[in-house]
Amino acid sequence: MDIVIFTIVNGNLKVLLIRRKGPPFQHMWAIPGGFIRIGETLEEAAERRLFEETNVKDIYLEQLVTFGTPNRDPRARIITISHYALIGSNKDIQPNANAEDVQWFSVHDLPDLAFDHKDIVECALLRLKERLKTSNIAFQLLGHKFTLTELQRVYELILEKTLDKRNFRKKILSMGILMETDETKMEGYHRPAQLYAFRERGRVQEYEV
Amino acid sequence: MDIVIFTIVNGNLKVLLIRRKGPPFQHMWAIPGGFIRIGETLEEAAERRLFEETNVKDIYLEQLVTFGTPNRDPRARIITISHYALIGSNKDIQPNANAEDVQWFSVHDLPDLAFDHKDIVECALLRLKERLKTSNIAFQLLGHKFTLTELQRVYELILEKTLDKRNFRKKILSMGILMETDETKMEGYHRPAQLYAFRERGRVQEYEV
DNA sequence: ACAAAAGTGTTGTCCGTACACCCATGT
DNA sequence: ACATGGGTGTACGGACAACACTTTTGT
Repeated sequence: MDIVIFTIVNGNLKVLLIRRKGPPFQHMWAIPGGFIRIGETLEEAAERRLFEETNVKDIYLEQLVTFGTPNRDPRARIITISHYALIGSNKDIQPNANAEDVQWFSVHDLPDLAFDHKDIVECALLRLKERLKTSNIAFQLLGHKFTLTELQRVYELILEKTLDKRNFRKKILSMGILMETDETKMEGYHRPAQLYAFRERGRVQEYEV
Repeated sequence: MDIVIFTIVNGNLKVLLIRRKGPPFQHMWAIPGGFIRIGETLEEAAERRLFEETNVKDIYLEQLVTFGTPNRDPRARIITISHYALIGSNKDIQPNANAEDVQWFSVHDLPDLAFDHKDIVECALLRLKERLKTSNIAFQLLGHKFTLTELQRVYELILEKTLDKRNFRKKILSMGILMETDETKMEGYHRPAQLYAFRERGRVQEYEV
């Protein structure tokens, strides 16, 4: 099982990579993964691995695709069930291991990856784009309170295009899942931004049928 | 690996089921499946199994989801990569085995299924509905030539709702992937229907991004 | 006063939906 | 002539896209 872990740092969409200590693909970067234990569901295995690597729990996690080309691992026939996870910017992520071996990389500026992990990351990005259209999943990348501009940046980062501010706000507010808080956020020498929060904390909803 | 095989028979959406000969779930119905061989890709394994069961090749096949709850198989920890396949009504399907043990069932009138196969079939149906909106996948369930009414029935069967004839035709024809043939199809005592065919034979296309 | 991002409405276009009648055929 | 499904066009409404100026703040 492998996981593509996304988060947003400094306005960039990042993926967590681990440098491999041993062969095959020694010293190359790879997404976190591992074997599923006998008593675990697939989801539990992914959650466990996610926690080991980032120390966070209760994160949005979704199964992606299963990759199983016979020679994807030179050692043996290994089939991997890929997942992706979204970590909100409110979470304090402290990679457990040595900082040299675990790092966040901008998703559009990745190093060469071990195995077929490049394909897995691309697949995760594609899924993320799809989900953005039919769910409110993007909110999972933010904290409990956020400005509408921050939310818009998340959409723009994932879709890789700029959006119109007025249209974006109209659409998001018309979904009726946000409420204004009485707080504002001051950043730089300009008008402070209104902070918003979920009406229902953190529920992921699908739209359309 | 397991496969949900769909086809349309007598205007009903059908799924191929096999009656289990041995335990566990002896005598219950199950979707076709089997173990992936060492040299095979996941897709090849599914294609092989599909051919063994139905004698057809070059069929639309897509990976679905991987199920791996620890106790889904009482014998051992077995993880299954589920797939679904669409068989066109032009294909002559001759189940290889004894007809008593391999049968088509209407998808909305299934018997109790072994393992978690009910979930897998539901998952396949859901995926089919999604794909119907964003691709021309439905055409895979028809032959090379078909009437627009036949195509509409496919959509209606999968979406479980009736569609407006005029709107449906407008939409399908505006996709520009069909062409009229010079043949018509006579069925019953009424005006014959125009037969259509693909411009590009059988390509599955995705729409939107 | 100015720089910088926050915030706010209107208009046109396109797509999906609703809806009713004539056509070609075999009996 | 009639029963049956094949085939066709128009009008409305909602969603999305394009577009520019005022507001609030710190310097």
